[in-house]
Amino acid sequence: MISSNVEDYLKAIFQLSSEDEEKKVGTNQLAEYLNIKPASASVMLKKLRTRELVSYEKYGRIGLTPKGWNIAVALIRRHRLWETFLHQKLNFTWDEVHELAHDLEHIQSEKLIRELDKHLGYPSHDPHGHIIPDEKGNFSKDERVLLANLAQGEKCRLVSVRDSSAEFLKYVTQLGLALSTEIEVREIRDFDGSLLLAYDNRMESVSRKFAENIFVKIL
Amino acid sequence: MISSNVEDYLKAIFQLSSEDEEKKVGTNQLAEYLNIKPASASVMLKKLRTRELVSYEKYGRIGLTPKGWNIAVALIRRHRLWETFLHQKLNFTWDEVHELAHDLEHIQSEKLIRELDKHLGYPSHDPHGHIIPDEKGNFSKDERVLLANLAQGEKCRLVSVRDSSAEFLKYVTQLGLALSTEIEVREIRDFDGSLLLAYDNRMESVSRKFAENIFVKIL
DNA sequence: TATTAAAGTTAGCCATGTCTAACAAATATT
DNA sequence: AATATTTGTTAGACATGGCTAACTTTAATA
Repeated sequence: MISSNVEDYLKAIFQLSSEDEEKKVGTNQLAEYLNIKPASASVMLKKLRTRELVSYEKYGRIGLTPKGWNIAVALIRRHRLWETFLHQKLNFTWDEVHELAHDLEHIQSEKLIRELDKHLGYPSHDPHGHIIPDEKGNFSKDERVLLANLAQGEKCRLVSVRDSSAEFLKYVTQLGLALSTEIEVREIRDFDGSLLLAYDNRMESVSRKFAENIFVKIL
Repeated sequence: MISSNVEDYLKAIFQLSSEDEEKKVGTNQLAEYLNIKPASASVMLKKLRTRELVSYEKYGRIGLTPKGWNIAVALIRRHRLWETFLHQKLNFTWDEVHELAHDLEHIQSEKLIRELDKHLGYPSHDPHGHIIPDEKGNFSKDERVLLANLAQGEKCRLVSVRDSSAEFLKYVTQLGLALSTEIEVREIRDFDGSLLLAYDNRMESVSRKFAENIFVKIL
């Protein structure tokens, strides 16, 4: 009924609109996110609207209908459970799980996901620190904040990452950072916004862009 | 590169040609197996030949090239490992695993399959008693025989089933039969070829067609 | 062998979803 | 406000893979 292609669109819209709460999600961002051309996205959006999965008017902002929202959240749940499975049971590192989970998440079977959840011991977070929605699509928003938003001197704990790409995660790992690492912001340079971080007996300097992709909990 | 559709074709050809060793695999059987029309199969076969995955001439018998064969066996391996996973780790019954495994088998990742194999403890057979090919595509043909080919009075052990459909497996289960059940053929009726079986302190009569879908090892 | 039946093929159509090129609308900038 | 730039849309083409209808081979049988 719902192709994995359509699922991808819905999930992408979900992700993009939860990233910049206020900002409008446009055809361009969507296209870039899905690695297609804006024209293709435009065509598809019209179809998704007809199917009552997305709500938007020509040239307007793109949003999900409740129907589309449910599908997107179910997808996120599956994605995160598979990531957890790959990490926990099959020895995958956190930078290897994303792409595979992207394929696995399209397999539609209530029972499969329910049993997988059980097999994993009902995990609350995936290997990147993201909350796993429950069967009904509920998931509490944790009060986390971007590392980039901390002030000099503040201490925090790394709770999740915003970018799940292998490139970014490899970099994070290389810096010796992982979920629950405790970090202190020693310095913020006005010049380029870069941050000097102290953690685990080491000091590293990271770019603003880097800090904008790390979620932390202030201690 | 290779769509899951093409994979399905290759696997189907593999299955059909290993079933009736001698008999020619035709467009019709293939189409029926894949739930499509012969015309569609015909068109597809031409494309598969161009890609050097199947070998056949117009109106001739359909076979796999070495390239096609490798893909098919890899698929069988994945399918059977997933079935085993669903059964062993996620509490699926043997009649529930086939369809889901059919979706899962298309996910392409060497590492995924290698780790899954490890996670399952390198199983040799799937829940239906079928041998799981190894990474190189080797798999010994076990000297099993159809229950329908036994003579009156012979004893055997159920080793695998030929039909993996939910309908058939539910029927088998309902009869109290399972892998490794020991069975004696008490009687064969000339009239309709049906068999009277004795096993586990019970006697049941089964049709010839039923017996043609059960593989046993003669004791 | 001639005819009929079964199996296989081709042509032309549809649906999905992508692309490029050309155009339209909405923002920004002067 | 007028123009320029960015953003979004439509039209028309292409690739994949299915379908029906009509036709051709091959196989079966009278």
